Amino acid sequence: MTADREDARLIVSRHAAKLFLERGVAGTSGDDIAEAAGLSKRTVWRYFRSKEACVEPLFSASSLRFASVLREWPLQTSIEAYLHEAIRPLDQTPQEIADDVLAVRLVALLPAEPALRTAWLMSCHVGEEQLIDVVAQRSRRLPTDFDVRLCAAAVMAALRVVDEDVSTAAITESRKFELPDIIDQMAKAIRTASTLPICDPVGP
Amino acid sequence: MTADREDARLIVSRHAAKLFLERGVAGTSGDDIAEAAGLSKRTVWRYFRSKEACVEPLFSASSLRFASVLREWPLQTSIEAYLHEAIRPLDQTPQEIADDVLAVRLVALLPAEPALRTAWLMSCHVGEEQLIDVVAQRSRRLPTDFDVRLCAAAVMAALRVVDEDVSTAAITESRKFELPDIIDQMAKAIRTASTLPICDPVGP
DNA sequence: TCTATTCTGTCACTAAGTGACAAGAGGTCG
DNA sequence: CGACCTCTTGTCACTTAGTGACAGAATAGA
Repeated sequence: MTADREDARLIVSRHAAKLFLERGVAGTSGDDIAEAAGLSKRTVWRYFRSKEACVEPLFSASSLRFASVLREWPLQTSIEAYLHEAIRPLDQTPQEIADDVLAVRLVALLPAEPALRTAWLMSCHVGEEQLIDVVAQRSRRLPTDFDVRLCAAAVMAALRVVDEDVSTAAITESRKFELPDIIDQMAKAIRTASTLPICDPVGP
Repeated sequence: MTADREDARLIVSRHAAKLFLERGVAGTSGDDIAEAAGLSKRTVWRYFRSKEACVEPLFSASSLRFASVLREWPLQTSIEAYLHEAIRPLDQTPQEIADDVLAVRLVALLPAEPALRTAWLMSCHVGEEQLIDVVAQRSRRLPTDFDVRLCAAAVMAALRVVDEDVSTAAITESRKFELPDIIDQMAKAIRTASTLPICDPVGP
């Protein structure tokens, strides 16, 4: 009851991420990951379909948190106002912060580790699916609507580019970012990329 | 000189695609692909980093052709006018048509074969990189510009959604499409998703 | 508490993927 | 033409990613 399957996957994900960062993807075996996580190799392969997929939960974690924030987005609020109000450093647990740092370092590693990109893109895909519902609600359409899916895809793509941009700048150029600035970037990207009028207050 | 490496990869890709469609991904081994392509297993693994990646060239083929069409897009022409003028059925070789059909069938298979999605997304990623140059030229900015990359990502995401939508409709619902309609959809998607003014005639 | 179910580890196995090396297919220069 | 160079391929042995089958531990529910 304490740790359900998704939690367990995330825990393994953290170990895998650290190993990938330390020794590279090719330099870490499934056994290494299993050992670090205190599991049998067999269980690791039950959790993940491939070695690279071991980091997907970590990648997805922030997307999922972001999506769950957006799910609470009141119809009457603009994206800028809402994000600044809803995302505050104090709300983040140390674990979440550590996960974000790990994810950022992994994203910065993408150019050097092409194998990780599949995991990254798959995580963005699940993020996109989460966004579909948000867009559907704010545009008062169905999640199956073509324009809704297109909007969600465009928005997710924009968020991905921001993520990659910030991550590489932070790691490879050692640039420092303040949370409000990142929120501004995210909000601006969402507003720019959204193809349906979801960013400003909608209806009653 | 006749068949360079990329051509060889594409040829293998066709065999892999057919096998995946016939027997499923899990049901076809690397040996099967190698045998079908008339190559040794070793060469297949020299061409591709994984079994699923064997279909990437096929996925990328249409993106690459589309991108090369867009590369010729004159600055004074709108996206709708140009696409209708530049894409004509008669220009397509039988091989290209067959490749497109294969790609469409594979895309329609994505829900049933999650393993293929990594290959699909990676191909969309290379398509995105191609688009960056097009967007850069039409917006008179550098390919490294953040807004250029964001626009390319949004446009590619839109094209991907169109592709997935058309493919599933064509295969799973047996819907028939006429080329002009698809071009309309593509153009509309590009116009909708583009975050920079690239769709209409731009300066001299 | 007994039981049904779900989860995990062990172990043997298949198949994906790599390293090392030798043989062949051009290409260039004398 | 032959000698040489380079690039690609196949062979084979090998490592490791990933699966199937089963038995034991854990957990939920009555």
